[in-house]
Parts: sequence; C-alpha cells; structure tokens
Amino acid sequence: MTEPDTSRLERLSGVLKRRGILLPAFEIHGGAKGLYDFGPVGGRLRNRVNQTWINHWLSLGNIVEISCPTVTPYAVLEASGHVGEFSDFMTICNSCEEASRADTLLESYHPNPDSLTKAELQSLLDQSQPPCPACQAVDWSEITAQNLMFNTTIGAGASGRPGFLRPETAQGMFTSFPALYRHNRERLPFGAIQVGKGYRNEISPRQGMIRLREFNMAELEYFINPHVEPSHDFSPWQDSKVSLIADREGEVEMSFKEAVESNIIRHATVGYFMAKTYDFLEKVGIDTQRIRFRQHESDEMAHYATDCWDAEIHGSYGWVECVGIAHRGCYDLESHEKATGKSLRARREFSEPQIIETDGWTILGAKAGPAFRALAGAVKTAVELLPAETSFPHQLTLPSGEVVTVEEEHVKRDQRTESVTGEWYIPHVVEPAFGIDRIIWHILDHAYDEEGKDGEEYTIMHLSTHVAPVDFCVFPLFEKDGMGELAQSIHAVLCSKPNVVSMYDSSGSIGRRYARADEIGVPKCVTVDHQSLEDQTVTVRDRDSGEQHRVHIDAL
RNA sequence: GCGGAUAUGGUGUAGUGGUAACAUAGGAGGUUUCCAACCUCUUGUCGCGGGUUCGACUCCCGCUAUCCGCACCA
Repeated sequence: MTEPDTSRLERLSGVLKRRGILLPAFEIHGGAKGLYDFGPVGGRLRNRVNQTWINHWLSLGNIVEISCPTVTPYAVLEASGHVGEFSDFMTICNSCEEASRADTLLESYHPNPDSLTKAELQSLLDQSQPPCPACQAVDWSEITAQNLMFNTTIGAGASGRPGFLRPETAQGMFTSFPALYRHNRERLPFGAIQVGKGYRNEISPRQGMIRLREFNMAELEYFINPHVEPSHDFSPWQDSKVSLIADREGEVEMSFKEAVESNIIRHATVGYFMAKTYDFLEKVGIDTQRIRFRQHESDEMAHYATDCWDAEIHGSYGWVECVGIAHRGCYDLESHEKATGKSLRARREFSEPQIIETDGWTILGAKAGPAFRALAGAVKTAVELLPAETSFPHQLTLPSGEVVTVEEEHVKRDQRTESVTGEWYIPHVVEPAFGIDRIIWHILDHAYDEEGKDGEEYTIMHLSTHVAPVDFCVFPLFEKDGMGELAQSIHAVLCSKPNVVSMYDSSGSIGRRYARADEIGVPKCVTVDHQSLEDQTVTVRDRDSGEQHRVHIDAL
C-alpha cells in the first residue's frame, strides 16, 4: 500500500476544479455538503462511464434497461425494509449535548438492542439509565428516529402522501417485475439495469466523491431460478488471478473459476458477475493491480444476503468499496409480495408431471354447513384427512377440542387424479450495484499522471478511450494562410459524427495546446500545418506516446 | 453530531485596522515550421451574515463550506 500523498490529492483536486471536471455544487451560494457538480468536461465523462456500463451489461443478451422515478412512495420503501433499516434511534445528552445511538448505549443491558422498537428502547433506556460516554451524566432526551432517507410529500395538502427520494435504484426493478417477466417471455434468467441518482441524507459526508448525499448509481438485478444449477463460462478469465479477501479463508490469489469451484465464492452467478465487474473496471481505465474483492462477514452482511462481495479499488483514500455484488435470495420480491398481495413469481414446469391421487372424503357443503355452522371449516379440514375406508357416522375431535359427530349425509366421497405440471416460485436475485461516482473518482485518480518534463510539472490524464470526455482536439499550426479555416472545417466534420466530441483550439503555442489537451485526457490531437494545405493530410498525435503520424483528412 | 485547523483572482499562494500582492491560468494582438518559448495590451480576488471601529480582508460572534481525528455509514 502506498502512503497517502495529500499534496498529490490537492493538485489533482485543483486540476479537476480548474478544468471543469468536478466542482463543489452551488458554490456561489456558499456550497452544499455532499453535493458535487460534474462540469463541462466531467459531465461528458460521467455520461461515457454510464454508457460504457450500460453497453457492458446489454452485451449479455438477456438484459433490459429501465428507468424508474427517484420519488418513491413510503409504502414501497417500507416493504423493502428501508424505513426500518435506514433509521437510527438517537438520543441526546441533556448535559453535554452529545448525540448517541440508543442501541449502542444499551448494548450491555440487552443481548441485541438493535432489534428493539423505539418504544422498547425508550423503556429500556429509562430503566437502565446508562451514563453518557462523553460526560458520564445520566440525563437523556427522548429517543428520536433519524432516517437516512430524504423525505418528501407526494402531492399537496390533505391528499399528499409521504414519500422518500430513493436510497437505491433497485426497488424500481423489483416493483417492475411483472412487466419485466412478461417482456422476457416468462423465461428466466434475465436481468434489468438502471442508471440513475440515489439519495442518502448522510450525517457527515466526507472525502469528496466517496460519500455523497446525492450520488450516481448503476444497478443490475439478475433474476434466476434457484432450482437450476447455474453454469457460467469462466474461460475468459482463466489466466487472470485476482485478489480475494474471503470471510473464512482470508486473503487469497486465484482465478474466479478456482474460487467458485472451491466454494470461496458460494454462488457461480455471483462469481460470474464479479468477473464481469472486473472486466468493466478494466475497460474504463481502473488499474487492475489496484482491484480486490472482499467478502462480507456473516454479521456484516445485510439481512437478506446469502453471499456478498465488494469490489474495492485502491486510490488516494486507501481501499474504497465501489461495487457490491450480492446474492439477495428471494428477499426483495417476497417482501413486495407480502406487502401488496400481488404475485411476483415465475413459473417452472416439472420435468415430469406430478400425479396426485386423492382418495378420501370431503364435506357436502349444503348439509354440513347448516349442521356445523361456525365449526364447518374445521370439520372440513378434519374430514379430508380421514382415510378412504372410514365409515359414518364418525366421531371427530377437532383441534379446538370440541367433539362432533359427522353423519353420512354430511360427507361425500372425494376421488380424483390430478396432474401437476409445474409450480410458481419466487425468483432469486443476484445484484451487482455500482457506485458510479466512486468509480469515476478512481478513474481520475489512476489516470492522473504528473510527469516531469524538463524539470517542470506536466499533467496527463491517461483516460481510457471508452470514457475520455473529448475525443479529438483540432489545432491549426498557425491561424493564417488558410490553416485556421481548414482546421475549423475538420473540427466541424468531426463534431457532426455521432458520439464524437471535438474541440478547436488556436490560442497559444502549439505546445501549450497539446498540454491543455493532455490535462483533460484527449487521446488524439489533429494538427493542420502548411503541408495540409497542399495534400489534405494532417498530423495525428497520440496522447500517451507523443508520436505523430500523417493521415489523410478523409481517414479521420 | 463532537473536537481541532482553515477560508484572499479560474488555480496555487503572500500580506496589512486605512479596500490588496506574486506566480500561474484566461482574452486580444504580434512573433514562431509541432510539445506549457517570447513581446505588448488586458480581464479578474478577501466565503456569507452580524458586531466592535471614524474606518474591518485583517479583531470578535454566528453561519456555511473544506481538511484532520472521533462517532456514524457501507
């Protein structure tokens, strides 16, 4: 691990601000904590990263992209567990005004205070009277819930419903499950991706881009049938060993395939997405030597997850988790099903129909109903458990203890043969969730290079061509003899191409213009010189090698 | 949220109870046959609010933001 170089970090932040990549938001009004602007260069960079991410997953072939609202009704996030999960119960010391978490204070008075409700915490606090960790006083304010979600009201006045800004994009994918299932012709596995904003009202955002109150996230929810053994082709990653920090085995270096086969990664689909994540990070320019995967410990794992890995990237702030890849089981769909009563299931057909033969008795509603009144339901259940050879009248003892006599006229014979061809099950979900801002930070951190050129500082952003915000800079060697006009027309042609960004620059010396382009990571610079006027060729200069070669204008 | 430090052109820094300097960057022009060269001219600054004072960028208070610990979060 390299020692943190704070002066490098400061110079990098300076470049990002000066060149319009990353800036504190609303600065003319004094700024706002945890909120950042992507500037005229950064905005494009963010878009390129998002687009690269989308294309990366769409290439799997069974992935669709959706976009759901950020404003989310209370009930949705209550069902998902966020209303409870994202709350902390706080109490304030009336003596020194230090805020403490109620469950932390009560740790020595209860085996698991985290599980208590607000009222239970309050009465336990009143009983046990723990001292303030800061000033030792025992004088606590009433417990209040502090939720990390931004709340709002959807609609005005009396018709307004409570809601939140979403803390993650995932819930939109779960609530859209019926439409996704239909779109995918009711066949699993399939996935849905979404790129968008998430919001968390952090108590204390820190470290620039690492913890934000509004952040860019990109999530894939991949729905699988838990009855089918997953099979994935790990051969593309056969030769690359990755650093894994496993819960039980500790730090190991091995291929994804080995990790899955030795059950360090407990689910093959989780392993496959870890490998795809590794590819994505490499594609956008993250140094693969500075990637590692860390498995969540059992007690750290979110309550729904059965295996969870973080992709961590090393940069100026040390190791930072940038991607979480979690096997969420059926938790999310089941939660929304319970809350709404709507089916969020998929159908699977058995390989052979299951034949269910029924030979017994059931009640004759028209007679048994009036006879047993309120007990009729219990009688029906009991009668259906009787063997076929039972004779009536028959004495039945109901679970409630009551004894009834069932006459022959109350029952009828029930003989059926049913063929069950399949069943409805709740799909399981594997979720890779990407913190785009954290990834962009590390792209910039890894790309930022201060090389000494003749003793002077010289800055190059070695950005991947996938994400570089500007593709070409076009320069006239001098703005005279028609070189300016020719360069302008080349610039115009490049700009008119889809997904190509070109900048025209004619001020200062040619060297200065190359330097400006290098600072924001422009991969190729096109220069029009005297020869261009004669034979319609230009020089193309490569950012990283500095090499130039001459190309015809039409070949650009 | 607590404790400590900080806040001066776009960026990086000086400095003073009498409204500010240096470097760099930016613009216009000149010069130059390809990697921050040079010349001339030029643009632009004391985080916000209140107080003390004849006068505050400077001193005091509050706020906001940034950085570092702690706590929180994943």
